Amino acid sequence: MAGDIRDRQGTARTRPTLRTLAADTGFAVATVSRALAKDPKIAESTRQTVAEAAERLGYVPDRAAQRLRTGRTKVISLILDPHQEILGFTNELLAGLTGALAGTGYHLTVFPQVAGADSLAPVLHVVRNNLADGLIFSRTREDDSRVRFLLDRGVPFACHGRTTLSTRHPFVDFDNRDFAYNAAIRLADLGARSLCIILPPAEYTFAGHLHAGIHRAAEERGLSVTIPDQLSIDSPAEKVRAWAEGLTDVPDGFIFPGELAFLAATAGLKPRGLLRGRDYNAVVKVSSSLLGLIDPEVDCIYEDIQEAGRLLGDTLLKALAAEGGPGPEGVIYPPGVLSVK
Amino acid sequence: MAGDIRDRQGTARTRPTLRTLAADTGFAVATVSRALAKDPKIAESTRQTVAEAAERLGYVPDRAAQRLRTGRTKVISLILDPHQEILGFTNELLAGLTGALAGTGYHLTVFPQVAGADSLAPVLHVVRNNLADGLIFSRTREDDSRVRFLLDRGVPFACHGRTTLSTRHPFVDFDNRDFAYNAAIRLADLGARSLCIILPPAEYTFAGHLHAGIHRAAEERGLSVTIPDQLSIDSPAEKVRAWAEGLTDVPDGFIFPGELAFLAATAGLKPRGLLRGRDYNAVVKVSSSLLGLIDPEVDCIYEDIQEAGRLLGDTLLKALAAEGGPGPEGVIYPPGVLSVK
DNA sequence: AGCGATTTTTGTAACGTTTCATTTTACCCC
DNA sequence: GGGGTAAAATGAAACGTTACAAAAATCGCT
Repeated sequence: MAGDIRDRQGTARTRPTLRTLAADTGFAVATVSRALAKDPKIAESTRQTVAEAAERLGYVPDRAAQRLRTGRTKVISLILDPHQEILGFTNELLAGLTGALAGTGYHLTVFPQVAGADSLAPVLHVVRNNLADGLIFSRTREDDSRVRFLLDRGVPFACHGRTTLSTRHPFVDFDNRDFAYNAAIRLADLGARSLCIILPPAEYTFAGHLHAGIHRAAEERGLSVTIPDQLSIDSPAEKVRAWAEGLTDVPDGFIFPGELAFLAATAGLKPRGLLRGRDYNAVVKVSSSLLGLIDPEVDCIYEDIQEAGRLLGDTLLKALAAEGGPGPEGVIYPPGVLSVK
Repeated sequence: MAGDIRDRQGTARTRPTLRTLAADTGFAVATVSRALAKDPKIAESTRQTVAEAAERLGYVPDRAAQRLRTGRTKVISLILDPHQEILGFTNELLAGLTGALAGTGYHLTVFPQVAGADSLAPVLHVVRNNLADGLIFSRTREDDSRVRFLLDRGVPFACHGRTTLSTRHPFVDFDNRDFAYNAAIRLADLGARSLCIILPPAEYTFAGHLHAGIHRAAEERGLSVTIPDQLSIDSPAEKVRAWAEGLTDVPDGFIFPGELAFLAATAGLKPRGLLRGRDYNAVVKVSSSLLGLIDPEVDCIYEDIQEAGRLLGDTLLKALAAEGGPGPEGVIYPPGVLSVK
């Protein structure tokens, strides 16, 4: 019913295949196939004839047949973490990714990372069932079981964030060290002496990068740094707010690697009469123009998630093209300019 | 290498196929196939033997082969609008969708709706290339060309939002009329006399629903309603803010069908010394716990996007199962309870 | 005209599955 | 024991594509 394609008159018409083109042009199926693949061993004139016929008859190759024959799925699979420390993260990432993939013939399928479950599970599923030619995932850990597994199996991938594994592999990462360093310097310039930063959970590699950045600046400028334990950017907003409410020895410089952490902390500090700009300063890593609406004065550094998506797509495509040869370099992208929309 | 196939020797292990199972169990390939499909015409004992062998050898069916043979892709394709009037919309929708699809054997692929382009284009692409068994899309219009096209072709789909077409079709929609009505009543109870609502662009069906809801309440309570033209919830935040800044005869009751509109308007009103709770009241449709952080006092009504995703998935699955028979009813879901996370 | 060397084209065999039409086996009852 | 029937299992043919080996056509040159 659904796949029944009929033309205007209502006569049942089946979609054209290579056989249709072969009949139409008089060439053999094999010739048509190779002509469409732009095989240089096929005469230029033939290629043109075939291309014209394909166009005229509205031929589109059957992915299932190609996939069965070649073993290549022409699919890239994105493992999506429902956990969102960043507002609009998924949307932006997808926009970048689909942009990078447009016109390449690769499709994007999405697999969820179930909340509490093993992060390896969806990767395992995709690989074991041969559901994609390459994978993309985020929230990379220092010693990431997914990276290990995929390297071991020789399956192409690109991850968002770095590992500390010695084997080289494709990744795309925001320069969090640079962010933290510059944020701290800016706070120091504003007169801050004691800094505070909320970090991601320690197992994520970028926790270390943020840590390194802020300490580098602290050393240079002779600042103190406190890092609340029991608290991370993944903590529920309520917990962050409670922490801010109960905070003694309030620091005069905060670094928030995310809008939500900033908002939650502010929600805790404000009722105590503590005001940004007077009692403390803050630098926030943002990935949207949201804060500009709420508090236009707040110091922001922009992480372009859409760019991350684009880079992930490009990097994975390169890895897929490498085919045994040396894969692409990892990419570290710097803070960008926030384009207000 | 990932796709290392060396079946001649028998030494290099390739992934098991039906043939492997047939050889292992002693049954014919056809029998194994039907046993795995739980065909009751196959003896119970045989089914067990085959199932055991499949389990033991780690057999997983080849999707490409199934798809080629049956014509069914076992794929659902989501047309994703990069436009995000709602924060976290994509993430929530995907969470709901993947949840509904989990365990059904259906995969989810994502196709972008390029910003300015014809909204029919991606749908056309999916259908013409037979890339999915069913489609899901949002931002449904009163007279939606996608709905028309898919109905005409008999391709299963579920859309987020209703049309005004007479033909019955599957959809999932938030009860925006109910939202607007209750929001207006609540404002009236707080003493508001003149209401103002920012609507979506007129071509979207839910613009009419919001309109109907607020006017119903206005009639009951004898309130005035103004609707800014030249302005919609899709307008850039900057434009909304400018509008709020220049607003004369400031209404005493606002209805915002989205967090961003509220924040942008507030950003325009606050500098004028106009305060919510004193000079005006507001009811906001939210789909996250964001506002609770920024302004815990603000009156919110919750639209659960994840629930929408779940319902869209379920509805489409029903439509796919209907197979010629009458498809599922449309679903209108009410405002929900915001679970703070 | 004939021979070898290219250049083009082609037949055929898969890839792994499902399904139709048959064949084989098991069972029942006189 | 045999005829008939229901149950169970099977062989073969697709689905649309690519790739291999081999055939056919074309060409240059003696």
